[in-house]
This record gives sequence, structure tokens and C-alpha cells, in this order.
Amino acid sequence: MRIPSTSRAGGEGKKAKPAPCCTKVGLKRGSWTAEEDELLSNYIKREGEGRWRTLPKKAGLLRCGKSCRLRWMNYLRPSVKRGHISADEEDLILRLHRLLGNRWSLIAGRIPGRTDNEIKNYWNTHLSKKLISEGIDPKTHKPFNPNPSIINHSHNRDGDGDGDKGILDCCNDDSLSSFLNSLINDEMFSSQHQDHPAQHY
DNA sequence: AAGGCCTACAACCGCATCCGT
DNA sequence: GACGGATGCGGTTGTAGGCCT
Repeated sequence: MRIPSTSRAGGEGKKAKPAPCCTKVGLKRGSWTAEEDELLSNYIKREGEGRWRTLPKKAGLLRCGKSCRLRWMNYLRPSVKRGHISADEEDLILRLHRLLGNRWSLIAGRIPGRTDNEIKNYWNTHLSKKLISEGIDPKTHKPFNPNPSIINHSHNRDGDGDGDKGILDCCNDDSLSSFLNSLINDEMFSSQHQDHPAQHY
């Protein structure tokens, strides 16, 4: 929404802890430039994803492999859908988070075009606050106040009615667990075959 | 108009897990 | 089975830009 990361100045100012990869002498940190993005994109289009450790050197980048992978996965991949998260997507995130907890990659796997980082950020900046403001613990998706008399009200997320109640009422415990299992199994299958084709080589 | 505060998000870090040897 | 390297994941942080006073 805000700014293309390439325009961000700085970012190098992380804490000066010893870090295993990016603190190697000569490796760059912080925001990516347009030139770096292009180098990375071109290389991956040519050679494919993976081998992140050696990729930067081959691509002519002064970055660590982790940084390259993150940049590609969260920003440069053609399948990444950037921009506003729709109400449907938000609803889905809420449901999936209730089922899966903070397993952002699993959640992202169910939402085409969205990355785990994006969903995590959206959750932390929007949805958790929203739930808190409604008196719902974002970790448990249960009301802070255990008084049952307020539960139904608290489920009505923004008071504008339609479709909202489904988010927290959609599953009883039995269907919840079976849905969770199928969800995870399905995700494991799809991640092996589609979502992360270059996961291991 | 200026300064401080808040929000959003890209990027980094460390740990967990996977996989080959 | 043990070990080591590579990759993936989730938590956290830094900072640009917007908002408020």
C-alpha cells in the first residue's frame, strides 16, 4: 500500500547482533534497489528458484541467500498479488487463523497470491487489533470475558451484519478438527506439487 | 507550518526442519 | 543413526509516510 520498498532509504539500522549470514563482509543489507530486483528476477527467470545459498553470487548480487529468497517470495514473484486485502480474503484469514493459529505459511497457502509475510503483517496491524477491539482474544479467538452472555455479541465483528457471524460460528469442535486435518493434508500435498516447486532439490 | 505520534510493511534474525552424505 | 548444510518459518524491528495537534 504504502511505498515500494525500493524507495525506502535506510533499513540497515538493525540491531548490531552477530548474524550468521548477512553480516559477512561486503554483503548488503536493508532495502532492495530496482537494479537488485532486476538482477534477482532475471536470474530466477533464467535459472529457476532454489539454491539460494549460491544464487546471489551467480546473479551478481551482494546479498545473502536468505535475503534473496525473502525478496523473491514476498515481492518479486509474478504470482504475488499485491494491494488491498478484500473482505473475502480477510474473512478467510480469520477462519484459517482460528483453525491453524500463527501458521502463516499454511494460511498463505490457502489464499492465492498472498504471502505469509503479508498475511502476518496484515494480521498484526489490522486483524488482531480488530478482534481486541471487539473483546476477542486474537490468539484463542475467544472472548476475553468468559461470560457466555456476551459471546454472541462479540462474534458480531463490526456490527454491519451480513456474513460476519460465520467466522467464529462456522465450526463446532468435531468439524473443526476434521477440517483442520484435511486442510493440513491438502496443504502438504499442494505445497509439494504447486506452491513451492523448488522447495528442495 | 512544524513537530511529534502512529501505522503499515519490508526486511532481518534465530530457530526448526528437511535432506543428503 | 549422526552430522552438517540448506531452506523454511514465525517473531520482531526499523523506518517512511500519514495523521493529529
